[in-house]
Amino acid sequence: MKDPVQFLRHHGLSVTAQRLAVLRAVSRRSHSTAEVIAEEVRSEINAVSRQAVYNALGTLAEKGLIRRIQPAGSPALYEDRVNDNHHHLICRTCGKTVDVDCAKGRAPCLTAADNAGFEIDEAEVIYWGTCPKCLAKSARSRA
Amino acid sequence: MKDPVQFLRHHGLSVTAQRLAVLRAVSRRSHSTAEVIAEEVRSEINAVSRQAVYNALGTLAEKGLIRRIQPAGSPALYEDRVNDNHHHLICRTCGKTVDVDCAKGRAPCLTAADNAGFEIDEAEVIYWGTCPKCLAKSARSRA
DNA sequence: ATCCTTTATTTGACTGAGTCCATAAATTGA
DNA sequence: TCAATTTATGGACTCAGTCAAATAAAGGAT
Repeated sequence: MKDPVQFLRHHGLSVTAQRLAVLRAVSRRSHSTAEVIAEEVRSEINAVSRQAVYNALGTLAEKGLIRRIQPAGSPALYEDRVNDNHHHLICRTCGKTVDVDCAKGRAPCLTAADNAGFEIDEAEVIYWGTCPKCLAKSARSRA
Repeated sequence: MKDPVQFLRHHGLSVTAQRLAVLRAVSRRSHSTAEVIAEEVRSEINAVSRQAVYNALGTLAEKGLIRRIQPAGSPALYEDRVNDNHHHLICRTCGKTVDVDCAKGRAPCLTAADNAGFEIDEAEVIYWGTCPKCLAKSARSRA
């Protein structure tokens, strides 16, 4: 099921140039916004509408081929690493986003101390901090 | 330092009717949006501008008197429970948000498997799921 | 290969949440 | 009490994303 064409068919979705290009764009530039992906797609196929990009990102995320993350204060980001319970580390200064594996292995992340009767299906973890580059920069400016 | 007036003074902030009312509104209705808080404030003091509400929420959050959370697909929410490393459980269906204590006690939440050279200052955890009410509703409609 | 139905894409208007900026008002501290 | 500073107001504006109607492309049956 790694072939995107198969994947789309398998989910009853038509195979379109836009969807395939969006998929490739997400793989090429992980953690980028719809806007960036749209540009990337345009450099590959001649043109896409913004709406088509949003549609593609939306349905692909829904079907589980890509993942959408929506960090505070940033437009949504998309990545193709999926189904592996990993988390993100985001720089407060420059927004740089990197993957981190789940600290606790499999999926005990899903465990909350008290679930308040909720049925929990995902634990989203975002680590906020400062990336090495921005750390260096601020050290320099403080000197 | 529990008196908000003292708190504001202590941080070199002027004590204004708007700020105090915003503070009270956040305490009264935890996990509400700027919009809801603005209405709440208006019911107390006669009028506030949207901007004043955003300003107050912003500076109060910055000084650590309130906390801002920004869940995916929702406007920012504010709460007055602060400095206790708790997390949130959000219903995907109705958006209901409840507090959960950190599963691991103190603050080991701050530990990522690999920090990639970042200096981490916060681990934000959001548990996504379905609240009891929405679970019941969907069980009924499936019957 | 062609036609027909379904599914996607385009275009352009529109919304919600939040910010910017210049002016007016309130707060502070001398 | 008065100037200096800090906030608040009002209104325009931006950004990210959605809606909806019309058009075009895919997929299936013939």
